[in-house]
Amino acid sequence: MDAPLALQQPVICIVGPTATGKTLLAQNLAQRIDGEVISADSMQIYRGMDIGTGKIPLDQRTVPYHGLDICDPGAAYSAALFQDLARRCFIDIDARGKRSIVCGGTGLYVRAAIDAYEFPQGDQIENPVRTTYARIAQERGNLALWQMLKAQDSASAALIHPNNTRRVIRAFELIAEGKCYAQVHAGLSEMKQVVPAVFIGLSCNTALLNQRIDARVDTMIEEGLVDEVKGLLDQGFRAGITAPQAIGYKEIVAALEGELSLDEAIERIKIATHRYGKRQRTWFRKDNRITWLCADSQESEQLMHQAYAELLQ
RNA sequence: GGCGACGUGGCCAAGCGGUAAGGCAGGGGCCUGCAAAGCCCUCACCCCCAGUUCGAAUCUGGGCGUCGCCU
Repeated sequence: MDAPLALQQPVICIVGPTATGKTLLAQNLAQRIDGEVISADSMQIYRGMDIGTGKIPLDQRTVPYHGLDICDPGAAYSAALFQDLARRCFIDIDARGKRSIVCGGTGLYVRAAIDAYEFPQGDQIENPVRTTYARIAQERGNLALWQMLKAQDSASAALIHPNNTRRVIRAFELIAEGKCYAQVHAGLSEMKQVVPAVFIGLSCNTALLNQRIDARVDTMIEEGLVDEVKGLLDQGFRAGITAPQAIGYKEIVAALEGELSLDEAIERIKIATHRYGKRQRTWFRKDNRITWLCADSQESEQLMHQAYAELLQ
């Protein structure tokens, strides 16, 4: 899985925070250079989660898309599965003489697709180890669980904050597979790219971006986000482990259950999205392979020409 | 006009003489199979002025402002 992928043409990755116009740019670019879009978005993966994830509507898609609507919200998905999907797309699209354009805000997914991210084989998201240790954390507390890890694998424990229970549990999962979190982690200091790719990042002034996010959330509500969520609930949405955590969905569920007013829910969606954007900025900022374009003006045409110019260099 | 209450960071809010809790928002950062998740770090000199005091956000006087009630 670590072997470099030989492609005729490098993959183009369009990344950046939410609401900067990645989707439109990707499609415009794909149209112009005979490309296909691979969405690297952990939530657009799910069927039926359309409005709240900002998924491009079916009737507006002018190029082939991959990575959308491939999983039911009640089922589990993971970065490992996405890696596999993306790599297969790259090979297939390239073989047909077309261009792969990765478009997405989920930094982990983009890196899993392009870089040497080694995930153990198999689909074991809801494995028994995870369940067991999650219960221990709940019953005895974060610190107690972390101390258990420290006793078994002090090197890994040293790298993980005691409150970061997710990571602590992951370390136990690796132990169960005969691996060591610290050891895996040590091999990650530099980015090892295994897929030829160029990176375009869309950036936007924070205050402006947050304003844009707020407007976008209001639009989602107008477009029927609440009904979308109601429909999902009828289909067993709650059974999912990832999908129900999506911004815009968990808040509406809370409102439908009477825990919040709709206005409060909307406000929370806006705030959560601002914070999400901040985390995305932090994630992509440190990747110096990215060429950043200013997306303040959201003129997609203009952005595309800039991106195109960048790519020709 | 009278009476009463209040005035602490962007918001909410503790403190009631000993050198500014906490929450939210904001900012910075981490991240190798749940990632739109999870986690860490960070942010004030207390409306203004004059006093009392070794020392005041905390007490006194005045000013300004806000809110409530009354005429």
